[in-house]
Amino acid sequence: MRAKLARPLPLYARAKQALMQKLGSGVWRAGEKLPPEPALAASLGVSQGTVRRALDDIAKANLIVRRQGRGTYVAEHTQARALFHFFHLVGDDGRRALPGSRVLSLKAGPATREEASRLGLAAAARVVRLQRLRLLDGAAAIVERIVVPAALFQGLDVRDRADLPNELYKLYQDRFGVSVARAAERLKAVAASPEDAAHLGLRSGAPLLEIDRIAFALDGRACEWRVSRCATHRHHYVSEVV
Amino acid sequence: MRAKLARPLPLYARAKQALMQKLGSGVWRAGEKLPPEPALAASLGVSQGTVRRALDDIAKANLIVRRQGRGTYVAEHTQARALFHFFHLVGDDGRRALPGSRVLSLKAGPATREEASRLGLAAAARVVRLQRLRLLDGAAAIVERIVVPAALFQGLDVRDRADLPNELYKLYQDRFGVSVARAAERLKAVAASPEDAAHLGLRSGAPLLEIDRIAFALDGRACEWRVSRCATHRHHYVSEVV
DNA sequence: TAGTGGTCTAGACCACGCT
DNA sequence: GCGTGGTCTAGACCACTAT
Repeated sequence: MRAKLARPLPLYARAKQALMQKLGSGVWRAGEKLPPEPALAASLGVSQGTVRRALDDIAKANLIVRRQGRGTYVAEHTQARALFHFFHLVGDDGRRALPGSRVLSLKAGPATREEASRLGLAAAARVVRLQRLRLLDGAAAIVERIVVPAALFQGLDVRDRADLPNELYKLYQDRFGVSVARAAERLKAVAASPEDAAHLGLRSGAPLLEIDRIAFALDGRACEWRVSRCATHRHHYVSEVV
Repeated sequence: MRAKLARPLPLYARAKQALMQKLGSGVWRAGEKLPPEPALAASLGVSQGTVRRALDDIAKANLIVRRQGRGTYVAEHTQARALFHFFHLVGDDGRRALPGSRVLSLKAGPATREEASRLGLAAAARVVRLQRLRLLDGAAAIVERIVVPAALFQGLDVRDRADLPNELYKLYQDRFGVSVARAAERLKAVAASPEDAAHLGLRSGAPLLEIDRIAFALDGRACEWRVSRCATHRHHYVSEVV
């Protein structure tokens, strides 16, 4: 019996891959303008309609922004994007507010087995670990534990703690050239540990929403593991189902 | 100063609305084949490319299924759809399993103020309430409280409890002509009430993941309010972030 | 072989933003 | 006015399904 032949990807899919490759390799940087559609079409050897389909795909993933009359731009990790795409906690009254941050600890070390596994690293790889306390409406609400590969973020561990911005993804993009493209989250309800409880002003054992997130860069590699334990008395996590 | 003129919707958006209207009004029923693209284009007075764009939009929302060589079909609430689109709890080992169900109570009554508000009903409207216990891998794992407008589901409250299928959305679609098109979920961590704890075999106060869902029918009206309290020792809720 | 959706092209015209 | 992306059309060809 003959094996089924793998059909080649359609042109628009290959055009998309080529454009994604350029985005990931830094040919076009965050905020920069891409060439107009006819130029892209010519350089890729396809029609404008085909390159348009590829661009529409990429725009749907929020990696580029298209504006009629102006052009196509590489998406930036702005506050608005963080708020609406990467931060899903909303006040029970419907208000959204980006939390403030207070760094608790920041240092590098060898990856544990679990960290290496979750980030897709070699066993001996080094990682940088960050712990933060985050405030919603002025009150401590989230304890956050963040682990990133040291190789991608050279020098992150020696930054002054007060120097770390609230929105890390903008820092990753601007200072280290790592653009977070998407993330996968797993949620559980857990009991607050004594340390969680102390940070959040709750009793030990109080229910917390644990958000376990792996963030992926443009090239598809995992670039951050983040576990956030959230007090959800006055806030909730929103999710759309289709 | 002159008011800004509202621009008309593009043709493909109006075509989409017309097609959605036909889907919602039951002109085409679940599982049935739609007319071929050229026929739809002619009946809507647009080109095939335009009707195609509308159909692609609708297919992306999982309301129709397009199959090359066969045609376009109205989506059904199959087990696979329930599992991958409307049930986000996954075993920590990655396995997905649809939970079994045991009905605890089923009866009709006037809506509370909160129920009327969440479902968009008049204050005096009647609702049907259902409580279920759901099993994951054979163990009680979810306590579920469901409220639906009685007007949409005539006679649901007099069904035999054992007659209620595990997958309610298929029942809604097949017996009542109500197709759930999308849903909005809010998640919180809560402490198990004594009743929750008794049903789930946990201690009172144990952390539970509360999923509060409003489901919307094809016409956009709320058709179900469901609150699920889940034990997440061996399972987690998955969410994709872009 | 006929019918269907999927891909790809070429080109016209429109709406928007800038200068 | 010019350059840009957005809409819409017409038509060619391909791939899959059923008969």
